[in-house]
Amino acid sequence: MRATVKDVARRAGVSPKTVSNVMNGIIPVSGATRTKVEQAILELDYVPNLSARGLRNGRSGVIALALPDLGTPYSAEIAHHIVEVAHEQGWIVQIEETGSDPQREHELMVRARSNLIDGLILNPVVLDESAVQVGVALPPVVLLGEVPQKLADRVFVDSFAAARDMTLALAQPGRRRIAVLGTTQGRGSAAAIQRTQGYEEALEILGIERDESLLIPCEKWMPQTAADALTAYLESHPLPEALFCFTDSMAIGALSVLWKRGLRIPEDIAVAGFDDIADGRYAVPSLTTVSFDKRAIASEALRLLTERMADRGHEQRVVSVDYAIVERDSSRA
Amino acid sequence: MRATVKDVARRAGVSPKTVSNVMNGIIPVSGATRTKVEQAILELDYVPNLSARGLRNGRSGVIALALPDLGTPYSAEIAHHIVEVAHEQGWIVQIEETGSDPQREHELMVRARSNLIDGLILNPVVLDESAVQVGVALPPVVLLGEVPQKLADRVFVDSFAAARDMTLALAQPGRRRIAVLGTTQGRGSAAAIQRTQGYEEALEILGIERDESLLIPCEKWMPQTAADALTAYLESHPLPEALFCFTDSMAIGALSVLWKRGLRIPEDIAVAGFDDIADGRYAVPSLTTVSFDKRAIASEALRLLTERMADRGHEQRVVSVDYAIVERDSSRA
DNA sequence: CAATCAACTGAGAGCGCTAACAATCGCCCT
DNA sequence: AGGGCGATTGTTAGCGCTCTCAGTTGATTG
Repeated sequence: MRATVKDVARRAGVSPKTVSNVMNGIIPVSGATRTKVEQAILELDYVPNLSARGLRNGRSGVIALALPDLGTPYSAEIAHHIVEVAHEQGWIVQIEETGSDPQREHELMVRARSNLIDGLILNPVVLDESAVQVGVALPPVVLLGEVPQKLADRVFVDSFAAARDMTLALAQPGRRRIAVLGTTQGRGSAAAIQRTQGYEEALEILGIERDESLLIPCEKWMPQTAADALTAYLESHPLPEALFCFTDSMAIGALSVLWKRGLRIPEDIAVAGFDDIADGRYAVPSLTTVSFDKRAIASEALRLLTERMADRGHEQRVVSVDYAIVERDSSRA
Repeated sequence: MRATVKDVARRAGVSPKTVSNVMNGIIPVSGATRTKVEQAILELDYVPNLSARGLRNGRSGVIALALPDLGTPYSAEIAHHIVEVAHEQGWIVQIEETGSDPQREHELMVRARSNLIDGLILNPVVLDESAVQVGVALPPVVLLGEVPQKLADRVFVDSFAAARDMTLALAQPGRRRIAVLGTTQGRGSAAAIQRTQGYEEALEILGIERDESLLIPCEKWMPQTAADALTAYLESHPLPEALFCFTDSMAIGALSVLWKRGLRIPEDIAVAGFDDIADGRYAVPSLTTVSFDKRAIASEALRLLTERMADRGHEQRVVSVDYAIVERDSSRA
C-alpha cells in the first residue's frame, strides 16, 4: 500500500496539515519541521494522490488539448509546443483527437467539465457558433484558429491577409494564372473560406479576373487527397503558372505529383504552402510558405487559458499571431 | 454549482448508489429506475466528477504516453495511433515529452504513481537497465522500441533484422559502397546500435569488407542534423553508391542535401530510410524504407498495458511487430 | 398460503487531501 | 510579571463518489 499524508505525518511527528503545508508552500513552515517532513517523504517514497487533491481543491492541474489529428505534421507541431509550454508552467496535458468531427468537437467542450480538466485548448475545424449552446456551463476554453466563434477566447493567424499576401508574392514575377488548392464545397472550414477570400482579394488588387477553373477543391487537407485532386485536375486543365496550396501538407502532395510528371519547379510552375511545417524546409525543392511562430501560439493560448481560469468573468479576448511570407526554392523566380 | 450524484438521486427519487449503478452498469437496475435516473441526469446536466471517482476507485482511467518529441513525424504518428486506440477502449491519454533525456524518462516512470495515471507507455531513447532501481514500486509500464530492458513489458520492431534486410536490398543491384547515416558515438540509443549491427551483418553476408569511413555519425535523428552531417561528410569523402539512413526523417534531410548538389537519385546514389512516415511517401523521389504497422504497435502496447493493470504479477512480456522492406523510387534500380 | 429466492435499493462509511478555524508557542511590550 | 501579538501547528470536516452490507420488494415454489 502506498504511503499517505497521514503516514508521512506520523513518521515526521507532525500533523497531516503540516505535511500539506510543506508540499504546497503557501503557509510558512519552520525550517526544522520542513526538514523532518521532507525526510519522511523521502523515506516513505511518498507521492501525493492527485485525485484526492483534485477532489479537495476542485482543480486538477490538467488541461486538455484537442486537435483534429495528431498524425498530421501541423497538429503535431502545435501539440509539441503546447505540451512544452504547459509543462514549463506545471500543467499536465491530456490529448484528445476530434477527427474534424463537429459532433466530437462540441462534445469535448461540454464533457470537459468532468473535473479532471481545468481547461481546454481546442483546434476546431468546423465548429460553428450554433454548436455551442448558450447557457451550457463551459469550462475555460481557448480556441485555436480561424473560427467564427465569439463564445470563447481565441488565438489565430490572419488567414485572409496571409493568403492575400502569398498570392501577391506568387504574382510578383509576372505570374497571372495562379491556382489555389484546398477550396471546399458548402460548409467548409473557416480557414478554407478565409484563405479563398484572401486569394480573391489579391486577384482584385492585381486586376486579374477571377477564374473559377483555377479553384481546385480538396476537402481533406492531406498529401494524398491533395495529390489525387491535383492529378485529376491536370487531366482536364492546362497547367497554371503558380499553385498556392492552403497547407504545406497539401503542397507536399502536390510537389510529388508535379515531379512525377517531370515538371520543373518553379520554372514550369511555382508552388507555395501555408503553415511552415518542418517538412517544407526539406521538401524538394524547399517550400515557399506562410510562416508563423507556433511557440507563440502555444504560449498565447496558455496565457489566455490560465487568465480565464483565474477569472471566469472577464470579456472574451482574441489574440492574433503575426505571419510572414517565406520564399524558398519552390517559388523563387 | 455543479450537480452531484446526490442531486440526481433526489430528483430521480432514488438513492445515490442507484445512480452510481445506472452509470457503471455492472449491478443490474430495472428499466423504469434506469429511465428515471437517466432523465434526471439529462435535466440536471450532470457530469460525474472523475477526481472523486478516481479517489474512490483507486483508478483514474488515464494512461500516460511519453515520447521523446511530439514534433517529430514518427512520434506524432505513434501518438496518433495510441490516442485513437486508447480512446476506442475508453482510456484518456496524457502526453509527456522526454526530450530524449534519460533523467526525465526515469522520473516519469517513478512519478507516474501519482494516481492520476493507471499506466504508462514510454518510448525511451537512452533509458538503460540501471536507470530503473529495482524495488521502486513502478506503475504498470509498457516500453516502446529497442530497449535492453527486462523490467517492463515491451513492444518493438526487430531493428537488427530490418537493418540487415534493408542493407541487403540496397546491395541487390550490385551496389557495394553502402553508407549508413545515424550512427552514434559512445552510449548511443539501442536502436542506433542494433541498426548498425544489422548493417554490418549484411556486409558480412555479402562478403563486403567493413569500411569505417562509410559510417556517418549523426547524434540527433532529425532532418537538419542529418543534412548537416551529410554535407560535412561529402566535403571529405567520395559519394557512396547507397545511403541507408536510420530514420526517414534523416533520409528526408539527406535527400534535400543530395538534390541541392544536383545528384540524381537513385542513379547517382540510392537512399533509404526507416519508419515509413507519411512524408516519405511524398518525398521526391518517394522514399524506400522499413515499414511496420504502427497501429499494431499501438494496440499491442495497449493490450500489454491493460493486461498488466489487471494482473500486476505475471511475467514480463515482449512482443515484436513485423516489418517489411518497401522499395520506392529512391532506390529502385 | 407461507417460505424461499432472486433482484434490486438504501444507509453509511471512507478513499486522501486541504480549507477553515482553533490552539499553542515564544517573545516583546508596558 | 502579565497580556498580547505573530508565527506555527493541530483539529475537524467534508469534497463526490462507490463499496459493503443490510434491507426491501416481487416472483417462484412446495
